[in-house]
Amino acid sequence: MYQQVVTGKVSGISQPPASAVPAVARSGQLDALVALEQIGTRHSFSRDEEIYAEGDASECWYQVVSGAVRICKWMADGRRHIAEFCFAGDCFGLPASGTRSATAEAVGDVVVMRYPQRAADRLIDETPRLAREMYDRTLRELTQTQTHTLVLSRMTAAERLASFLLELSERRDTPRAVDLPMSRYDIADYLGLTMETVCRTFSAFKRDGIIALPTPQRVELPGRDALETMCEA
Amino acid sequence: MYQQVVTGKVSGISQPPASAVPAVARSGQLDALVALEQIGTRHSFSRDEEIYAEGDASECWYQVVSGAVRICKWMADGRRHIAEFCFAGDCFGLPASGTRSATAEAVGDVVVMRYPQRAADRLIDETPRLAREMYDRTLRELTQTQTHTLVLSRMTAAERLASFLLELSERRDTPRAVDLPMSRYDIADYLGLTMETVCRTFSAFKRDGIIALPTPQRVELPGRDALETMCEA
DNA sequence: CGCCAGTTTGACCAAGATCAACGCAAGTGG
DNA sequence: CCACTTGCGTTGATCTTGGTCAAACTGGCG
Repeated sequence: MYQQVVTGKVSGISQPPASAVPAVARSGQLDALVALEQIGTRHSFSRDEEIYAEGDASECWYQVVSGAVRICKWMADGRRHIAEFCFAGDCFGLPASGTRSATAEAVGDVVVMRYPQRAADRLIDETPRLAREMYDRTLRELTQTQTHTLVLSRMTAAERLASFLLELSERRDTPRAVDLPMSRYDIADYLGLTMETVCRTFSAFKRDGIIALPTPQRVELPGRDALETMCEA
Repeated sequence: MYQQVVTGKVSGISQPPASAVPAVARSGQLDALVALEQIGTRHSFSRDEEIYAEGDASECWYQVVSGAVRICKWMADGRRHIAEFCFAGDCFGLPASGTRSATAEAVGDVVVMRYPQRAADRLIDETPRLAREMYDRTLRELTQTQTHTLVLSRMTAAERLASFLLELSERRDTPRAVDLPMSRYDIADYLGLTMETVCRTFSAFKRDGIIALPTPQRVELPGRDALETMCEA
């Protein structure tokens, strides 16, 4: 059912651009990370292109340089769920087993670094600080995913959308407004709702003056406090 | 709101019993794990006792020896979500940050090993194979949690319960029947349903001959195939 | 025997899904 | 340059699943 599809305009081996460095430098482990970056290759994907598919062999993992990636799963009858959106600096496709447990797709145009599994593993095994960094990242992501299960299992549509807007606002460090690179459909599949409910809830927030929508992809947050109150866990 | 509560009949430092060893021996890293076990202490908790609370400082992590533990989160108005059930061999409370992001409670009577953070960290840092083992465990758990987000966001009540029964049956390696140490309420809060819906769905499965319920806590699975068909992802 | 906690069942209700139409802006081609 | 298409996004009407409220059942235990 899932076949490997060769995708992306591969631009060959190269150093990552300056914009990729901050996420990495933050950890203060430059020596190890320079080594890591030397084994990585830079790749571009365009809107809706598949980066890897559920069921593929996991031979490498990725870090987003620019753009956004969605990690999704399908059910046999076509129902889709988006487990996660990844933005600049986020890693994805770390292999829990030999096979991909989900599909990764470009939300818009995207640039990623790709690290071959074997070489990265070797580097990780001989660099305790890198091992620790990867471990900590994964633990943080686990915590985040567990928080998302609370959203999905117990929050109303309004609370889910509020928590989504705040999550994006915090992750991208833009407290007054949020840009939505993904479609209403993507948001719905991330929040366990339908596109229509997402729209209606956006409209309700707008009516109540909690948000403004200059364009469908730009959300201003005059009523940030209201959103925060709404989804106090 | 969440205060540290001293809980559990602490039985003092001791070696783990034989029943704790298999989970650990499986990884084939006996040297490192023996060292790990030497820094652990054994503790017992009784039904519904709190092991740690959301907001506590994370100073240690745990591994279940026997019994079951639930990891849960509350919303301000009392809505509860169970992120995870842990059984013999499972680790919990690995610290993604300095503070607990969820509460851990004993489902029934439970025995756990507790590992102080500092000592375990030191051991992990100087034992690459142990570091790798912890990292791999965490990645597997992340994958499992992401699968759970699919269940919560896109599956019907029947599909959720089917996936739950199969998950337990596989984790505990009992293909023909499942024991439920937790209440209907716990199951509901894990599956994002109400207790009543869980009951009704059990009853529907029973009516259809998919399961038998000799007692409310024991489920026999004559119709395992039907359950599998039901939640084909 | 009666109580209690957990479970089951029933009647009714509501949040969100479904189905359908409409709006709107960005192409596209004549 | 303007009709036409196309792909999202928005809104409305209706329906369904699962939630809510309430009562009855069951097994263990003082």
